[in-house]
Amino acid sequence: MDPAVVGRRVRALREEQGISLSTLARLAGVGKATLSGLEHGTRNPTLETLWAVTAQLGVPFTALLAEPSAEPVVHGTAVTATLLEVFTDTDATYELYRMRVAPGVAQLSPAHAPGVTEHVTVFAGVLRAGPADAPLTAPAGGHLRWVSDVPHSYAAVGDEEVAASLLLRYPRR
Amino acid sequence: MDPAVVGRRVRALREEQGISLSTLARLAGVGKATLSGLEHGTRNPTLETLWAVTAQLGVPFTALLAEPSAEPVVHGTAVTATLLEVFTDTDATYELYRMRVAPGVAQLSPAHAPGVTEHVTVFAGVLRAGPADAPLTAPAGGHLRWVSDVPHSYAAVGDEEVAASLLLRYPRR
DNA sequence: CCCGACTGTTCCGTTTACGGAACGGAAGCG
DNA sequence: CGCTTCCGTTCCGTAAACGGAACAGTCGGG
Repeated sequence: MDPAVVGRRVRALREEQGISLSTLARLAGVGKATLSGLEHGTRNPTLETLWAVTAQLGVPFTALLAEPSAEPVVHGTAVTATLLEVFTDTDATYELYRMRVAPGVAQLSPAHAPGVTEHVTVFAGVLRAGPADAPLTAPAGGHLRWVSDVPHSYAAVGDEEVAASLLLRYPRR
Repeated sequence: MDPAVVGRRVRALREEQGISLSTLARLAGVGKATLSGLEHGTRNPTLETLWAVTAQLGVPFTALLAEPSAEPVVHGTAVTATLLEVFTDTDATYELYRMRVAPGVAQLSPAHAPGVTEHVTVFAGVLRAGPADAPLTAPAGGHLRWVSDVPHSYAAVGDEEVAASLLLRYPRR
């Protein structure tokens, strides 16, 4: 973790809200020098300082840190997915994603390792996904499941963006 | 944010791994005095210090912070659920939970509003859940769906704790 | 019993993050 | 053009977080 990364994010968040460094420092109860140094990455801020600043920005603290869950981890032509949680168990490892599929284009993903399965629950829109040679279709509220050790595709049916949760199951080898 | 909370969590994580304060301090490259004060909440740790310790513990940093959404929002006799995300759409509102069901006891939930459906994807263990008079069963990797406008139950089959993702769909009235 | 190896806490000198004040620069207004 | 009022950065004395060493307490072995 680079303190400069945190600093850039604080500055970005502050400017997003259209608030000046001086006023943010005053509202958060920290010195302007502290905030300036923090944003430049020239200081090594204290937990108390970070807390005061993030609280004033209305950000849940994790937004400052290079958190995997807020950044898209998969970003293809049609699919954008963000990792919500990883769960490891005696038999398998699970990755839970929040997924969005843009309309109009289809996306093809290469095969995963043998035994890997995918489970999708559709929030909104209509999703057509699964093995590339035999995709399945699910409307909002529906659920799809397939073994993803073959190339598989994702596509939105119609012109509405699809929102869904995607669970990837990696069996323990 | 209370520094004492962070301290307690670090201590808990360290003891979970069966590692001593001295060795963790050495591995993380921080002084024992620093780590001791951090765990007691008598210090106001630096970002650099927190980073070194969490990296050595293999924890994604956010695990230290009492993030509101990381706290269980449902906590019954058998079920503990934490809200991961809320998604509002033109037709319905969705709530995505991470759920754990303790073995040995069953939990009965009252009926939701008409039209509300629940979707469960089981990560680990075997789950028996659904309408109280006709529950369904799913093993790890399985998926359940039912209309939850009647009383419904959750129970772990066997003596293994169940981990699952729960999607609640509230149709727009 | 004594000793060595370990635990976690406390002491202490050095380093540094802190906030207040002073600073140069950029607008807005008479 | 002055004058005011912001902006963000830099200077600086103080408070405190830092790591190393010394400390008491607890095991386990000879």
